[in-house]
Amino acid sequence: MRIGDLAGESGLTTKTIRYYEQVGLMPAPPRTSGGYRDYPTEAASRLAFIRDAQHAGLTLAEIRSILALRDSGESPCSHVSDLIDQHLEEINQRMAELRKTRIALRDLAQRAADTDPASCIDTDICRIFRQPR
Amino acid sequence: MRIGDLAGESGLTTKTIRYYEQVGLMPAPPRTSGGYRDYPTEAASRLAFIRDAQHAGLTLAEIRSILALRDSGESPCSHVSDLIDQHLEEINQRMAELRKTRIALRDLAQRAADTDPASCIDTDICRIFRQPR
DNA sequence: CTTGACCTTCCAGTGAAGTGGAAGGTCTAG
DNA sequence: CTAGACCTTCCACTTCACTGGAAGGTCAAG
Repeated sequence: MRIGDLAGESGLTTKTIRYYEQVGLMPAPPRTSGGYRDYPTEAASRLAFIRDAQHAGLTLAEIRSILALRDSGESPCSHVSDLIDQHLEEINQRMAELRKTRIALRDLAQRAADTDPASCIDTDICRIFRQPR
Repeated sequence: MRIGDLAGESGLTTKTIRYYEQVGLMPAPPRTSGGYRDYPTEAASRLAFIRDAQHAGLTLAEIRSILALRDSGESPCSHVSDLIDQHLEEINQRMAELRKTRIALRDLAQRAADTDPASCIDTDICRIFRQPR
């Protein structure tokens, strides 16, 4: 299978597939006599795995670590579990931050609605953003 | 006030303050005879404004647009309101995405816990991530 | 007069995940 | 035989908000 076919099948671009090879996510495939990459069918499922794991919020570096483990013959299950737990933790933190920011923004929106534009001029740039501190 | 004093007061580095000048967030201050930047006291409140707005989730580009409006003598109030509303919308979207991802991850964690590691070997890399599709 | 803290400019790099383009090689259909 | 669709490598660029470092200038204290 040539890189264009694999790209079509996986929904990625040929650029991205070569990039994945460059950064160690995909093994270098054999070449045809003309120098073209010649992918085995498993390549598609490896790309699907990368897509799925990425969709679950893992970075390419983490996916690489899972694939490296798997490629060395080890079962990456517990490693995967750890990464998943870690990402859940990160998501919870990120959501808590967003909730805080949202509250701050709603407060600002209220202040903006209540502020007479004329009173803004000549104050410290824009009083809407001033935090009581 | 020299740049180091301003940095100490604002909690930023001198590098960052020069960067803000370079990208148009801070006006170029007058110089001393020796070529040092000599900041007026208002500089500190402008930096505080930048910090607060950034903390509210605005990008430096957006903050620049507010400051440019303000510097031109216009009241940026309605512009600020628009930006705030826009950011609230973005945050809501981002949180919805995170909730989806969190559900997906919890599902994966469950599957990982239920999966016999031995059954992982020789399947399509790691079945935990396979999406039913 | 020298040391050292502070300042100046300019250039380059970070991380994440690719994207764009140039210059050239290969293969298939008409 | 040639057009054009596809492939190759290599290098640079993207966004965002800085950060690091080199080479050199300024200023106050000892």
